[in-house]
Amino acid sequence: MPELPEVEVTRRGIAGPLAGAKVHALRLGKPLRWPLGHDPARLVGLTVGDITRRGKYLWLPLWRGAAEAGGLLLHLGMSGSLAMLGPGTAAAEPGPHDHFDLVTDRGTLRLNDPRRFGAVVWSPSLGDDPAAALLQRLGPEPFDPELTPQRFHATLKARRAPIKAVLLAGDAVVGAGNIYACEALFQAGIHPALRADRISLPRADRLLAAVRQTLGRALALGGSTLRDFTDVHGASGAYQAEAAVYGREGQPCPRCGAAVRRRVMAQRSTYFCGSCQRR
DNA sequence: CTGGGCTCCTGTCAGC
DNA sequence: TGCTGACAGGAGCCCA
Repeated sequence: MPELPEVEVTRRGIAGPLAGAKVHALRLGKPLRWPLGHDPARLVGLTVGDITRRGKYLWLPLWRGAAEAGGLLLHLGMSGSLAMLGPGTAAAEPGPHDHFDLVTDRGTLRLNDPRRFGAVVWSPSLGDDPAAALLQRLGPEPFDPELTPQRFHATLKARRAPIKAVLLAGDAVVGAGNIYACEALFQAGIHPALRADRISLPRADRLLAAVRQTLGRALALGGSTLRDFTDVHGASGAYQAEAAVYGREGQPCPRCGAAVRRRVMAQRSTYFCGSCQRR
């Protein structure tokens, strides 16, 4: 479900309400992707710090007084979403897909994740495992000014896989999942099956700009809601209505009118215009 | 090392 | 109506 825009929308929704919140309890439902790796009781009394994002991961630092005691690394997987409940009203009973509650004096942070590909993992710090090991493999953030077209192009030059697969792998730039990878490739006029190392510097420049434009636009629209993504207040995203190709097999390409095609690449449905997007 | 395929899990929807 | 298969926003892991 959630790609970078959805995760960032989520972060912005919870960061304010949770800043300085004191942990009262932690409740776990069914197992998620990995075990928490810590005794939930040991989190009681800790204070939530400044929530940050890296790729599609969220980091909730937890402080004991003036010292960072560790934190929780969260991933929403394919079907996860976070909601803030209360604190005025008593938090509703967790439903069958509510697998994590962080109960604080400012309300309850609740993770709903039907498919349970998401994760909540304790880590002593961002620099220690398991967080460090998980974040280590991530490429640069899309809006990092140090990610220049030259650097982006150099990463692509080292990869022989199709550009669509390389975007999904996230080592040239993080944040684009299946929707935004399709959309960015369309906007850049690049065929998804083109080998990454065959992309020229000018085209890499255009692709990086397209990734940034696509992610930025989606963020401004509150993300995409295909079936069930909502922000922490339950509001849907609006980007999906602007998608040029994603989910639009058979419909006319907005640029040339040819039918949008769908093809499975890297185990994912890939939507593209066969005449606008060149190899 | 790389690329490609598999896998985790549940829900929904189209088609028969 | 009920069953079956395809498919869904991710990404770590394993193998060739």
